[in-house]
Amino acid sequence: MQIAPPDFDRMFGALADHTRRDIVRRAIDGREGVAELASHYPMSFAAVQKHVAILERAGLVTKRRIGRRKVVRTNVEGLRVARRLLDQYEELWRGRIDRMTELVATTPSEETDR
Amino acid sequence: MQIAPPDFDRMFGALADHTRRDIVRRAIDGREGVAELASHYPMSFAAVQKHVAILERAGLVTKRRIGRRKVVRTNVEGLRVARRLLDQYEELWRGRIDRMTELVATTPSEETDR
DNA sequence: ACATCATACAACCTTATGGTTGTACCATGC
DNA sequence: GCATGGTACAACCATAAGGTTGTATGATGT
Repeated sequence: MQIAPPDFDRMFGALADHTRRDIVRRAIDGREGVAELASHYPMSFAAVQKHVAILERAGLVTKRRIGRRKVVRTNVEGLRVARRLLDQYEELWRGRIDRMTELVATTPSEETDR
Repeated sequence: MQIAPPDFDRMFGALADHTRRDIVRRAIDGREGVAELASHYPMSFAAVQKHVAILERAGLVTKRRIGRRKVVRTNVEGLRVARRLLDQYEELWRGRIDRMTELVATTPSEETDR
């Protein structure tokens, strides 16, 4: 068995909901169970449980049994995977800027096509 | 008029689609119009145009008229806004780790409750 | 063993999303 | 002025997403 390749559709999809982002934030401390998380939101327990499941499938949180609760903890590595993709876009952008300035630097007046 | 506050639902929602992420990547060079972008994907022009509109409303690309085309360009600042949110989660996580190690450092054996 | 707390999951409803086709709107070149 | 290239948008369709209630499973404390 292998570790799953990052599923960016799921990752960003999971982050595209205010409630889920708030769960990610709260679960950083990794001390609340699903019911405790649910108490913060104006929706049913089942709805919050679904949100947690979505975050879990996206690799953004993990659940661990403690006593009769299941404690939800944010998976920082998952967040980093998402961040790295954004970083890659930024790198591509820098690369383009570099090529542009290089073009400007090598083109002007005499030194064309060195 | 004010600049709009970041709408993370829209931002991450826009990034939660493979085609749109690919458009973001392609539009970094900022040289293709909507029709040219559309030619890369196995779907109708209208579908791609919708994707571009979604990216635009999310603040991830801008459109600029050049001749009869409208050239699509990735808005790097938009990407940075999304990235910063992920960074904030990471900071919160570090803060928690710091508090934990501090707790471990001040608690052990004799020096309890100094 | 049993009542109970915490979680999981199925069935259902409503609205959003991603795709389609068709039509209307602007610039450009002749 | 008019054909055309490029874009925008409306109407529609199928499926996914976010919510609900209800029921089933699992671990704890007495």
